[in-house]
Amino acid sequence: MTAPPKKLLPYRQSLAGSLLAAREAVMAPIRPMLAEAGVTEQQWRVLRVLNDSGPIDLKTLAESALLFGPSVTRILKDLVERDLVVRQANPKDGRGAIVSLSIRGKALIQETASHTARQLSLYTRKFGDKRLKKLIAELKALTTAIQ
Amino acid sequence: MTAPPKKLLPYRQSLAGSLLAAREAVMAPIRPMLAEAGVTEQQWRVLRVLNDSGPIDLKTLAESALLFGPSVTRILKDLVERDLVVRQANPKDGRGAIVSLSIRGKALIQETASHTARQLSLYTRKFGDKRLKKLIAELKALTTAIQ
DNA sequence: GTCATATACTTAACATGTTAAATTGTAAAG
DNA sequence: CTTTACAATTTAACATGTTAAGTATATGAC
Repeated sequence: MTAPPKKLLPYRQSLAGSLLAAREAVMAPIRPMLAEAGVTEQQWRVLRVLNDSGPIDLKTLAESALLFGPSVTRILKDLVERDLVVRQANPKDGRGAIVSLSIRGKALIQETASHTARQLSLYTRKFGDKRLKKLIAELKALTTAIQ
Repeated sequence: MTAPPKKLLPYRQSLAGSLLAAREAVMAPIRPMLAEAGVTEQQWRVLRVLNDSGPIDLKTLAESALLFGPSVTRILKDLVERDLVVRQANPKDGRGAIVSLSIRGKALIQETASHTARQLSLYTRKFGDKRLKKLIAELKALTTAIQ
């Protein structure tokens, strides 16, 4: 005799599946915009976080952008080479570094944000402004609750 | 004179950022369970979809599991080698294949699901059963609305 | 039938993610 | 001071994701 089969939800109705599907749907129209700006999704996340925070150390940056340390290292190498990000020694800690947006990086953010903002306003039109804000609040609440 | 700066939300409060953060929080405790079962997150998605659907062609599988075709090819090669999945020619179409879970694959699903189910019930305890169902419904509604 | 076009993958090439180990510097204890 | 433990990256090695090109088969027009 075997254990009774667990009744798994169909994947797309599961919590993880719903989150992934929603994210894909949201990002699908945005990725081409990022490609046009010459940045990958992860590079965009890094730039966004730098835009939010100002000069910041790499560990905090990695956590905020939901990336691993080695990914941040690689991404920053590229962004610094392209003069989108400025890297300085951390005066408080000889091991670490502080990075921030360059003028060009700020310009890229503003230019690209003007495109993504249009897409976001399309989402609010299709789904409802309040409803979307509520959904985001619930996502945040879930994230906090289960951590 | 420059264009007025767009007011971008902090990344973690953005729609894409909230979705990614929530997904990470949800998956964090589950990934070790999958690792113990010897499957990656993507392999697990494939197995889940096969469990949902029964025998299925690769294109439908890829779409359902939110994976690219080449990823599915590689993942299936591994799962078939490990006897978790059975691959057959598609009788209706000489180009394609049909895959389905093997006995071992079904057993792995059941065994692993019994662990992940425990984690999910923890989530429902922490966040509320109705509230979580509602959130999933809203995610699905968003996905549908913006596609 | 045969040609053109489309479909279902697969292969290959490269970017990125992920984990573990190495490097460099800090900090606290003795 | 020096030793020890720890912290902030970086490097290296490998898995996986992603795009583009290739292969084989199907489908429809003629």
